[in-house]
Amino acid sequence: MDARKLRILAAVVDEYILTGEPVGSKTIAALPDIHVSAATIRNDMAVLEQLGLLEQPHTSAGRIPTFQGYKVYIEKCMQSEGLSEEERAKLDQMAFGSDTLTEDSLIDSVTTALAEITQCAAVAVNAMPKFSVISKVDVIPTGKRLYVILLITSSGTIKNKACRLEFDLNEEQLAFFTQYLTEHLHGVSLTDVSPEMMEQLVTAMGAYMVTLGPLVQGLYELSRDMMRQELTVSGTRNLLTCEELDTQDIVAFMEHQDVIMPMLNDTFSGIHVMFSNEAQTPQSGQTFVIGNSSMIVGRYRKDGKDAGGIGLIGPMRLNYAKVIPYLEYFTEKITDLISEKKEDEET
Amino acid sequence: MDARKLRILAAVVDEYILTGEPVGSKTIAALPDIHVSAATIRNDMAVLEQLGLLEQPHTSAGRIPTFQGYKVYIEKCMQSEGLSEEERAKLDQMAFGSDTLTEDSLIDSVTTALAEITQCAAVAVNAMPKFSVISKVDVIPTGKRLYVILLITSSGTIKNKACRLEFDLNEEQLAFFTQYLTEHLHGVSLTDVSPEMMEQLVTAMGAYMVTLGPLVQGLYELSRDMMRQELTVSGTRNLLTCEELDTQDIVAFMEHQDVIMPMLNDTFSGIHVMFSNEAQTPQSGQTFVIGNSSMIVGRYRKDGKDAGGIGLIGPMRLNYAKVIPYLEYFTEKITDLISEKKEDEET
DNA sequence: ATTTAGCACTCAAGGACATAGAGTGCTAGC
DNA sequence: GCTAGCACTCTATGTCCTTGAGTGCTAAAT
Repeated sequence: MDARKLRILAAVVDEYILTGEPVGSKTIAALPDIHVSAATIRNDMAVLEQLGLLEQPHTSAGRIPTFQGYKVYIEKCMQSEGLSEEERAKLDQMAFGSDTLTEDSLIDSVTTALAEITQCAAVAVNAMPKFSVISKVDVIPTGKRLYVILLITSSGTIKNKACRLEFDLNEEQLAFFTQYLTEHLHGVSLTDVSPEMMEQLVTAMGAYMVTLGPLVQGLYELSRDMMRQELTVSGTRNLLTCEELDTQDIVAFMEHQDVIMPMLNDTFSGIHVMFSNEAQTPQSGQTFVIGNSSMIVGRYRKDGKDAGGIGLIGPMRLNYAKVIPYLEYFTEKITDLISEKKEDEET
Repeated sequence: MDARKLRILAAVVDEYILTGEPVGSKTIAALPDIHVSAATIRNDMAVLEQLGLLEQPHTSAGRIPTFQGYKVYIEKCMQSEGLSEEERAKLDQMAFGSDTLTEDSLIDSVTTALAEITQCAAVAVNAMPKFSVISKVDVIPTGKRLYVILLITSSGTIKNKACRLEFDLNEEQLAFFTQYLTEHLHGVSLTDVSPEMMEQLVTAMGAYMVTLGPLVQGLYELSRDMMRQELTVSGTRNLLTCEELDTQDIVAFMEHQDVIMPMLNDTFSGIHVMFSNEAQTPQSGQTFVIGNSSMIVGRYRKDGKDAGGIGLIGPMRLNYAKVIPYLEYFTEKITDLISEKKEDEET
């Protein structure tokens, strides 16, 4: 593969990303660093087409990159512009504002910022909840026979659920029950919270058994709820305002978290770009794809262990040279922030 | 206004809602309960057009209803089909499932069900948070110098916020602080939580002052956050898949909660239907409208007092005869469920 | 005084056709 | 191996024409 051909591929992709129109030989010949004629470029483009990197919408049109063309472009041609100090500062300001003390709110904040900056949709999924450990259980009365169960895990996730009992508990009973739960559940992994375990809790408590059934049941449901990986989504609107993506596709795709999550999870370290042709088929058999879209996935770690993935979904015609460094920067920064020695907050 | 003209108006609206095509005189003449010729209907339609109830997209097309036409239809012609037992059962099953014990989750559940059934977008806003009273304050350590403030109001809303302190508190300090907060804030209205009040809290605590600053600050922010009316939205996707609404309009509109909330709030009792022509202009001066859309708003009450609004946003071409009863049913049901004697849960 | 049948009229939608222009592939010469 | 030149292709655009649904008006019928 010729150096000039690579240069031409890069030029086509750059130009196409910029304008969205098929790129002709003349346009490329006009570039300052191209010193060959349009005819030569035509010959090279014909070769690139045979290699499957470019294609023509029709005979009398310019060329546009194929999936494969983008791939090669990203791997070989694109010079990923590093981030300037100002850019870093801007990103920091957008993503790491006031409310980023818990892991969840941090991820929330980053996806929002990423979606905003890139004008794409940003998605994220936390790999950790499965391994979380209960760090606090509380039961709080909030109305007539109405109690709120509060569960906090080691990762800082907080959830609650309301339960209605048949009878009201007096303060003493409540304190005892809460204490009892704390003793038996503090430090327990969410994966270990099973119906059997709950059963044991109930029987061990004897007298209270009947009364507290709904609470224990609620607690179990809450723990299951917390184990479930949750998809954080931001900026779907950006996709909808994007001309080259089909609204129906977007709606259908975004409705199916079960399609998106594996795409985030199945990536390993580093940044990974995939296009709509590589869409995966979920269990149901039906495929959900956004035509002409691309998805860029990166992963962050916590204390060295893989901890979650962040993805950007946008048109295939995307400024990869800018967007990939953004994603890289954020995954690194998140890794820093959530890893054990959290001392170095933003200045 | 002739009875026959009203019948013709109704027929045009019904037919148009059904097919989306302009309705011609012949179509109406073919209806079983119409016993006049197409020519007669043409004459009547010409009159209805002069009254501003119908219009023609172009000379050689049938008629479609105007905004005013829909208004008259809804007020005078439409026979609102009451709900059958089965329908009620279906609605109940969809909206009042497991997690409807708190007001917030109830509203959530209802908007989701409403959006699903009507294939519209459903929005809701709770009028009450402004009047809520603090019923529980808690401070929970969740990491190194990391604390979560938990606030629960009388209406059952639960929110939390993480804060980082300069130093760690020991158990005694924490217990004292929590106790102190509970004493001073339990039963206090959110509107009364002011910076001055926080100031007083801090100074009154003397020694702890410096250390606890961020917590008190966080508490204040949290209380402000809880006071803010929140818009519950469900089913925006339904609008996006709707052919006759413009995607860009929808995106722009849904982004501006400050436009939607007043539309919900400014309705008084009963059901109110408005069309895109009546869109309100927000402060900014720019108008956000979804062309060809209509919004149906109903309000629910709590213990006799107005407590919030639920709205449906959909195409103007909407089956009002079905949808309005749905909304009525849900507002009534919510009113029942959240009002003081909550004894009568779903069977 | 209504209602109806008949008819001329209007206008959007869609098909057929011509034109312009961008871009190509190929060939012959540098 | 590169380039100029040229014939060729194909879309996008514009014009013209036809078709058909639906109307408004008029004159006759009830």
